[in-house]
Amino acid sequence: MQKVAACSHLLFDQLKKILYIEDEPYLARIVKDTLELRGYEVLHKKDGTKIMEQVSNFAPDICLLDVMLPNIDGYALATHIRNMNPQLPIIFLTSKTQPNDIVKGFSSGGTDYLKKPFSMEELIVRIENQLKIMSRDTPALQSLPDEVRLKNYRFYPGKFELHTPSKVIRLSNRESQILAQLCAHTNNAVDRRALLQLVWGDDSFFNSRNLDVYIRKLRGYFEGAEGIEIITLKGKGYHFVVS
Amino acid sequence: MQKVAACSHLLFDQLKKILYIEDEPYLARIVKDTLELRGYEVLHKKDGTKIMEQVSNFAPDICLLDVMLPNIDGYALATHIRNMNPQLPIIFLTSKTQPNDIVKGFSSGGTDYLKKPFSMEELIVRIENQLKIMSRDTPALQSLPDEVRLKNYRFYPGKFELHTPSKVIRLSNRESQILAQLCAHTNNAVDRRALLQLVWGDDSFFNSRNLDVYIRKLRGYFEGAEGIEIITLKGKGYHFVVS
DNA sequence: AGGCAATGTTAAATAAGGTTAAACATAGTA
DNA sequence: TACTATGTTTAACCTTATTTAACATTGCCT
Repeated sequence: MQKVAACSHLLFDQLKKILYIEDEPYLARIVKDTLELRGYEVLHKKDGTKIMEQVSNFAPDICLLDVMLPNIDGYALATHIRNMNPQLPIIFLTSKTQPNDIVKGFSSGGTDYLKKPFSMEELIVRIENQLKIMSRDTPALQSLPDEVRLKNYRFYPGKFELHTPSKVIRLSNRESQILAQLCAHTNNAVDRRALLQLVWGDDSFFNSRNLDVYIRKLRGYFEGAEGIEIITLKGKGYHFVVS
Repeated sequence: MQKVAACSHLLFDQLKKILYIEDEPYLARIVKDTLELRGYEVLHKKDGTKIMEQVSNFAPDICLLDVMLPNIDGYALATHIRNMNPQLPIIFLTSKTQPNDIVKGFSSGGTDYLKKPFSMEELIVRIENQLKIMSRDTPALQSLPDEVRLKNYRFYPGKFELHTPSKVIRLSNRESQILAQLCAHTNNAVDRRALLQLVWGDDSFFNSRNLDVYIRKLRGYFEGAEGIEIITLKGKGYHFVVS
């Protein structure tokens, strides 16, 4: 049986980004760290001031909102966000558990509502669920250009082709996804967990040497390419050097 | 019917249909009556035998599944339903509240998970939320234009014709449906299961290589067409490249 | 320095899909 | 009624992407 990747049908998507509003620092810390470990990029804020700015600049894939916040409450935030973006998933995290609160949560634009205290497993699974639902029919979110120049190689993400000086290599889906990620972070670190999360969806998928196999293949393709190299950052990820 | 006007989900649509599997008769009674009062059509069953038949005959807009059921459990039911219909919302109703149960719920194809005991308000609001999310992205078959330009080919979905530079190919019904789907997602991934679901409905249609045969035919038609290609995304679907 | 976990390297196993051709179904028609 | 033509499904066999597994290597940490 094969695992269904959470978001892999969006071919070349970036790391998923989470905007997280929570005023309780201790809880916020735990949640943020855990999510980052799982390969998400998390922007945490203690309140909802400048939320619109953050939504448009940070461009999150999903928002987590506490309800009881200083100044503006979570419901009002959701309403604003929903006005600006009709698609963006919003999960409320709150200890307000009365039916009426929940109704308010959904009618203000929330797409899920999670009662405190919650387990991180449940939060993660609900985040992934929302992302899966939302990404089901998002058109052309390709974040890479049609052609990526890598020295005298050319990578065409949309066509699954890698052109070397001497030949054209047809890449498989996985190869292409991974290379796309590397390209998106050229001369920068790519987190290993994030890569796994992105390509395989990560559902309790820790022990496989699968990624290594694909890295090997890509390295094979770039063999003999002066100035192109995939460097291992042990315990961290990879560094795609193009110099 | 009485309070129909008050129910926002009834305004523009048919009665929404709910398939509800629950073996505890008292609870089932209350839930069914309340939902019907709210203007839903509810088909209640005490277990999951013949679930596939019910899904295809009753054609529910959403399923509510208890987890602990005689014979087949709710997770297994969800998996079956999900195989048959990749879109249909499934809400679990259960007293199993361990993180692991929840993970299982979502990974078996659930789209929401509600812990017992729950309030009817919460259930209803979650049902409406799922319906709202689902109605946002309906597959775009009918919205195709009369003429689709694919490089120097032309596809006329309404006329079942594919014009190549040299000749006119009359497409069959199936060929046309599949090509239309591909066109609707040009330069994007099309989910294999969604395609099967769309073209063949679903009826216990798991092992057939039928779609492949049609993909072959379409590939044949585009043979020699520079920049038009149907790429396989193994385990996922197809990617229609037009560049 | 040496133990250990993380990653590299291969090869084999598996599952997903490709390719044909023949069987089947159906509607039109001699 | 049988005959054709056409679209669709089934089936057998082939190819390849992806996963798994087994063993080798690297480099960090005490």
